[in-house]
Amino acid sequence: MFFGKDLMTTISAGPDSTSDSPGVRHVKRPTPLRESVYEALTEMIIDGTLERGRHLVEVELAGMLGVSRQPVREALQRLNNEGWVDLRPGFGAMVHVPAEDEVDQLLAARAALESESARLAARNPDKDAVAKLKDLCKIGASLQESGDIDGAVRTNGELHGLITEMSGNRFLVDFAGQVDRRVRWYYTPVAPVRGAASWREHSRLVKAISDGDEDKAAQIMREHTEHTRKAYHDLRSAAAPEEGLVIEKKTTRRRRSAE
Amino acid sequence: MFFGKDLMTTISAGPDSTSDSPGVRHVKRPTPLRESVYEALTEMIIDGTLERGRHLVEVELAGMLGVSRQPVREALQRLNNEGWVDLRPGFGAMVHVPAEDEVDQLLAARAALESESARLAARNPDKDAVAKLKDLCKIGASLQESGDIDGAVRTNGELHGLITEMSGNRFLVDFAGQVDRRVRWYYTPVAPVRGAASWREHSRLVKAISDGDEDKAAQIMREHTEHTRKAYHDLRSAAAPEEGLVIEKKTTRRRRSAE
DNA sequence: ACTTGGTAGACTGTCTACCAAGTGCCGACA
DNA sequence: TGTCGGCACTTGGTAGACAGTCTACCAAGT
Repeated sequence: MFFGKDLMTTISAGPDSTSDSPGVRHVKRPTPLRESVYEALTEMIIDGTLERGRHLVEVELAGMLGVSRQPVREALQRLNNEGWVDLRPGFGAMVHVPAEDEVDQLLAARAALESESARLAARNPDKDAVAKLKDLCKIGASLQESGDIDGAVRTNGELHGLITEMSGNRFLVDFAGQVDRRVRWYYTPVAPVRGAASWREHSRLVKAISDGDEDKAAQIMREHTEHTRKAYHDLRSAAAPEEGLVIEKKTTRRRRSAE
Repeated sequence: MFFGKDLMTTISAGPDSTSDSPGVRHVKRPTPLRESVYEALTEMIIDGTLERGRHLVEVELAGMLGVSRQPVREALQRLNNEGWVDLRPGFGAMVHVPAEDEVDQLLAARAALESESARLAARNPDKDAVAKLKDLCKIGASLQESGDIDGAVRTNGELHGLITEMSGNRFLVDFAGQVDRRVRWYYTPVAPVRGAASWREHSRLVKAISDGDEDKAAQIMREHTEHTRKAYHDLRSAAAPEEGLVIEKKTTRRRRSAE
C-alpha cells in the first residue's frame, strides 16, 4: 500500500542507529506509531516477508522498524485480536498458520456478511456509487484479462468493499473488511483460475443492485462466494493431494517478473 | 469501592476459555493483566459504573484497578477497536456514546450473523447442545416471568451464544459475540417489554434447529431480531418523544476545582 | 536407551521514570 | 463581548529494569 513509502523510510531508518544521527529527519507523525506499525506488519504478513508460523520477537521488530517495544506490542495485540498472529502468553507472537477448514469458515462468514450488504445496498442504490461499481467491474475484468492478477485481486477487494459501504452499516463494513483482508491473504493463488467467471458474476451483481432487486442481489452474492469456495477446494485438492500445506509454496508467483 | 488492594481477587475470574481438545488439561495459566483490565472495564461500562461519554484517564483507571498505565493502555486500545470507547489522539478515551442509528445497524448485523448461525446449527444439530438449548429456554422463560430481568438478559445471551457456537464457525462466533455484548449494553431497558414474546420465539427456534430445518431456523432468527428492533423503536419513541439523547444531561463535571 | 534433573538463555509481562507534543480550559486583555 | 495566550493535564513514545516463564540442551541416573 501507499503509506509504505514515507513511513518505511522513516521507520526503517535506523535499526540500531544511535539516538542522534544528524541525517535522521523525523517526519511529522500524523497517525499514531502503533497504527503505522500495525499496517507495516500486516503488509509484511500478507506479502510473505514474515512467513507463517514465524516467531515474532518484539525487540527484533522494534529494531527493524526503528521504534520502541511499546508500539510494537500494541500492534501485535491488535493483530492477535484480528487473527493475524497468535499470541501465546509468556512466549510471544507467531504469525498465524491457517487451519485447513479456516478458509471455509471465512468464506461462510463472508457469504453471510456480504450477501446482507448486497441486499441493503440494493435497497437504496446510490447513483454515484453504482456508477463507480460499474467502473470497477470494467477495470477488474480488463486487468484480469491482461493477466495482472494482483491488480485484479485489489480491484476485487475495492468492489466488495464499496458494496459493503453502500449497505450503510458500519458493522458490516468493519467485519466484512476484516474477513476480506484475511481471505485475500489465503486466496490470492486461486484468483488466476477463478478470475474470469468471477467478474461476470460481479457484473450481474451490480446490475441487480442498480435495479434495486434486493433478493436477487443477495442471492447472487451468496452464489458468488459459494463458487469461490468451490474453486478454492478444487485448486487445493488438485494441487496438494496429500501434502497439505505446501500449496502456497507451489502456487506463489513472482509477479514482478513478466513471463 | 472494593478495588483497593488485591485486584486479583476482584478481576481474576473464572476458568480460562482456552479451546481445549479432549485429554489436554491446561492447569492454570495466569491471565495477562491487560486481559483482566479489559474485562473489568467492559463490565464497568456495561453496568454503568463508567457512564457514557465519560473521559477515561489512564492513570486514574490504573490507580482504580491497582495496576500501572501500560496494561490500561493496552486494554483501552482493544476497547477502542471494538467500539466500546472512542480514542481521540492526544486527548484520551471516552466511553462511547451510541448514535441513534447504531442499535439499528447492530441489530441488522446481528440478524445476518445469527440467522446464518442458526442455519448452520440446524444443518447438523448436536444432541447435547440441543438439550442445553431447551434447558436455557426453560430457565430464561422462568427468569423472565419471575421478573429477574438481568438474569433473563444473561440467559438470552447464553442461548444466542450457544447457537452461534453450534454453527461451528469461529468467525461467526467471534463477530456475533461482539455484537451481542454491544446489543446487551444498549438493550437491557427493552428486555422487560419484549421479554415474554422473545422467549416464545426462542422455543420455536430451538425446535426448528433440533428438527434440522435450516430455512425455518434462519427465518425465525431473522424475524426474532426484527421484532427486537421494532420493540426498541417503539420503546424509544414512547419514552423520549422530543428529548432524544439528552439523557446525558449537560453535566460538565469539575473534577478538581473547588466546589 | 530412556527418563530425570538441572541449567542457561531468551522473551514476555509489567513497572517506573521521563520527555515532547497536543488539547482543552480559563483568564487576561483588547 | 470576543479573542488570544498561556497553563495544566493527558497522551504518545522511549528507555531501562526485573521477575516469571518458556524452550532447549546437556548431564547424570536408571
